[in-house]
Amino acid sequence: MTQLKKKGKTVAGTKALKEKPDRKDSFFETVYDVARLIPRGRATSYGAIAAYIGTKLSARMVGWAMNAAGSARPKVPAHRVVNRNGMLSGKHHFGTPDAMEKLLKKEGIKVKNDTIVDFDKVFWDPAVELAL
DNA sequence: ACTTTGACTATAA
DNA sequence: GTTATAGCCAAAG
Repeated sequence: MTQLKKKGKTVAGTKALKEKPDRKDSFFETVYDVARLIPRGRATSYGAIAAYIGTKLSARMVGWAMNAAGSARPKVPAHRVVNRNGMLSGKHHFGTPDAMEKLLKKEGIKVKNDTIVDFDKVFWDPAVELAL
């Protein structure tokens, strides 16, 4: 750290390169991180994640982030994230509407009528499980 | 820079 | 039980 590696090269005004525009500084990465922490066979709500990251006043942002999750790497288990009612609100955002439901069932989560059965049992709260 | 939207949630009727 | 409305914050158009 002796010097600034920030385009500190010569040439006055050679800012042509703007490095990579997308970095994990985004609030999305935080959401992805929590989403990946969801254990198999469990599910959580947007509000729970939002509360964990501190934006509990905006569970919507979690959904927004998930929207980009489709492009996130590694893949984010968005299928384990549902709304407060346990309803698969985002199933339509998967490649196919059945993908989310199928994944949940495969993990042992019962899904009926696009809603997780015994959601309170499979509910996984990062603020509690992670007990930060 | 402003407007619209969006995979939510809570409260009210 | 559902439907309507408001609050919320951040990103995309």
